[in-house]
Amino acid sequence: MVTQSHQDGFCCADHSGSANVAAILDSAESRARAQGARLTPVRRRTLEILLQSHGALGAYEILDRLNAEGFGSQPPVAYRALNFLVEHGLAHRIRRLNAFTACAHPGHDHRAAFLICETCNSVTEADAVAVSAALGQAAQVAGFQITRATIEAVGQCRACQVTSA
Amino acid sequence: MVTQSHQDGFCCADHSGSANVAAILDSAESRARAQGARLTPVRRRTLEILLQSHGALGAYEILDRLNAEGFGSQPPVAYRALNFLVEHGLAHRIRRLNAFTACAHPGHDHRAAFLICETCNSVTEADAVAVSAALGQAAQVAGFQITRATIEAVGQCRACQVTSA
DNA sequence: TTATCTAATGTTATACCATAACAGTAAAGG
DNA sequence: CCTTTACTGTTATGGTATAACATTAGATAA
Ligand SMILES: [Zn+2]
Ligand SMILES: [Zn+2]
Ligand SMILES: [Zn+2]
Ligand SMILES: [Zn+2]
Repeated sequence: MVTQSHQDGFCCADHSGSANVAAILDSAESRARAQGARLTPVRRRTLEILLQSHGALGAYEILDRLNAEGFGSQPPVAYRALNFLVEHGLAHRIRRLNAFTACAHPGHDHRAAFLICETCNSVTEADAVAVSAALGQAAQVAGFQITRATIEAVGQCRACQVTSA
Repeated sequence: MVTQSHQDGFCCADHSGSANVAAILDSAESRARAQGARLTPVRRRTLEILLQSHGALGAYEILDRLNAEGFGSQPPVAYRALNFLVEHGLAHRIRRLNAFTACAHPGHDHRAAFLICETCNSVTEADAVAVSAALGQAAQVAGFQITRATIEAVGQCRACQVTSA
């Protein structure tokens, strides 16, 4: 399981309130429709679960919650919803944690890096435009053409540094 | 399984020859001893397998080869050897592939990014000093202190771009 | 509307990745 | 030597992910 204690104001300043969650869901739905995609009940609920959770959740953890609410009980139910969200820029996959997190800036074309606190397990989405540019440079030296990248850092979030200082 | 066809001169310029492999193994052994670590037969052979392979190998793939040569047959045999190599800077874990690759610059303290070709499955280790610096900057904005990072890009290697052009 | 087509959901089954726990063995140090 | 520690091997289990197929719901068009 991917657990974490919540360091308030750290990991989720922009999607913590329930009003915000509803607004994000609605605008996600509009954007999805605009691209000819459907934010169906399982998908919408999956996104909502991610938005309400502080940090990243594993697929099976999400599956449990979905199933408890009457959705299917088997892994593909969760994986399909999660893959949909990732493909539509509504969530990100955190490879180091084998987990998923809601996108902090849905609808914006962006490069993200993820900052994973090994003390409180929070996951912060940081802007990675500069990182991405540097990576593109490094790839170019090797003649490599990048399609997409995974940038994840492990360490300590601000709150946890203070605590252990 | 993690397969890949070999694009000569691309992924493994510096550890392709068998003479080089032997030399790398020996110097790895010296360095290990110097730190009070032992490059035992399984570990040495595991590193050799990684060095000879072009690209990344999964733990079970390595396990098969080790077992075929008289080493143990169970997963921990491979995982322990691989973890040793990673901890001693002789190999890297490629998270996107759930696989491992020999370090291209063992013994040098370095930041690496991995360029994964989705056509030929080759994995190239690129210098990521600048990328790392940019990531450190991005983290600093969030007050995050990085311990270690995973930087992996997926796309097309030089050889495969030419092929498909 | 109703027939048809397509996308989405749900299931079973299976494959793949990784580690805990413990027993036996080999190496290092007194 | 004998003790201690590190390493190897095993069994057993847990966690992650997808293939394949049946069913249902939505969209499309006659
Ligand atoms: Zn995002
Ligand atoms: Zn923290
Ligand atoms: Zn390296
Ligand atoms: Zn290639």
